[in-house]
Amino acid sequence: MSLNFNPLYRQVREHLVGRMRSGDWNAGEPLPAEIELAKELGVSQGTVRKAIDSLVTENLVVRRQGRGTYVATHEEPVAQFRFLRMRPNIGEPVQPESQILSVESCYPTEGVAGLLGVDLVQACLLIKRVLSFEGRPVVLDEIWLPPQQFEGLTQELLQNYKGPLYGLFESQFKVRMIRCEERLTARQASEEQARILNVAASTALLIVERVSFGYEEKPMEVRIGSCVTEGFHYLNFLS
Amino acid sequence: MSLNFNPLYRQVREHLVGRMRSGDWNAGEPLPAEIELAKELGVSQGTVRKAIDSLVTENLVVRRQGRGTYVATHEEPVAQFRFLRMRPNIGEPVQPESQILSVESCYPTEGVAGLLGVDLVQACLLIKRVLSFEGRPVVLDEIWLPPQQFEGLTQELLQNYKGPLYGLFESQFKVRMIRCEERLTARQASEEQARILNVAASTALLIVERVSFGYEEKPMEVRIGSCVTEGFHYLNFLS
DNA sequence: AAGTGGTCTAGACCACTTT
DNA sequence: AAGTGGTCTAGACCACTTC
Repeated sequence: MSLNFNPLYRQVREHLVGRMRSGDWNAGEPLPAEIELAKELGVSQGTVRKAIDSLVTENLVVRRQGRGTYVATHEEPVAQFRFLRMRPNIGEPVQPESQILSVESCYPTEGVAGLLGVDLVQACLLIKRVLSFEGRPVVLDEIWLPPQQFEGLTQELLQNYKGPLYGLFESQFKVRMIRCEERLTARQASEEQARILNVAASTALLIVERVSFGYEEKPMEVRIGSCVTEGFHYLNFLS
Repeated sequence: MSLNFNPLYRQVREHLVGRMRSGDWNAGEPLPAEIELAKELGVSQGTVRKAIDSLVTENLVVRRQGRGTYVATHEEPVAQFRFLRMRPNIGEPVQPESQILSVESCYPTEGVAGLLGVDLVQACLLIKRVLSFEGRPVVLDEIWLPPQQFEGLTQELLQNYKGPLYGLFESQFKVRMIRCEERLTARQASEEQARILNVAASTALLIVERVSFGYEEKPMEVRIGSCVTEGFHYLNFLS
């Protein structure tokens, strides 16, 4: 009969996730040693290992042999391209430069409100920016954020921060992005988009609509990217 | 000093992959029980389990509790949407109908030859088809195949086969696709594409360039899909 | 009842990093 | 040398499927 049989290692996993959520261990900080956790929780080291294994495959933590297990962060080099999939057609992946166009408080469109799970009458933060690869504008982003979690976010803060936005979110606002859903379509550039991206008005753009999640099931960001795909592409691996 | 230290479980893994490649166990067939394999290879069951774990995460095999471990196949329902990412904007994922437009022997373009790793002077198989979702044409595919592995592939065979192409490839030609690299761009529809897909001539299309691999490192297929994204999108999960 | 994968334990030893 | 994660073993028992 036994429904809801929950294996020990999964309970341990949930326990560890809870402590990361609650701030016991922040991004970049080490977890206690496996043997310590095992003693503390009254289980074997193997069970703790299996729990941590699953956290590793979900990119919640990183193992470093001989040193320890650390809460994953978007700042470390290996994570730089985790959510950034635009690549030049030839040559190595390159880090883009970000130019913030505007930061405003703004009522969401119906579509955005639905995706973000907020009311239409609740103003959201709207960031507009351009990502440039080697001086060439490639991505025009509209980034919508729920205002509660991101109080104090200013244009200066954004413009002065180097590195991926999610690094800023996790260090300044305790919002760690874990996973995203992206919907990709193609659409002709509007006149404004064409001007900003420096392409002809009718150019076909790749539209990337992203909804991002933290530890919770509630969306924490909606991002609409309009991408030039002359000389660049969106790279995806299937398995 | 010990470089190239290769753990036992990885050796076991390679052994198992080799036996799948060589046809010892074909798609859909069961592997010997873990305990059997352990005895046979002179290792513990735990080591076999760890090897099989990695095969499971790579979708090479499927575990079924109480029954056994089976070589994964593209025929099983769970695999239907593994490599097919186009979804209707509203409602559930749907299986497309495939209409074969042509099957010809054809010299590859420079780009395709490079991706497939074949000579420009070697004729390849070129399949053109349309995928329709609920009667509406959405994807126009150009599928390039190296001719050696696909002798005997005809339009009749393709048209009569229901289900994903990769199911046919694995059952008829012993070619199992394991992983793909996709490069996505946006481009205006050509007149011919617009006619076939029943859209206006200047419509922006989502272009999906896919290179597929089997057990070997050699590409086994190049596929160029031109997708209508009015009412449909390409779905991707990042983590 | 028998056979399969799934969980859990305890302990040994190895590889790597830091002190 | 001490501490960490990484590998490997042997054995017990549980959950699920088939006979």
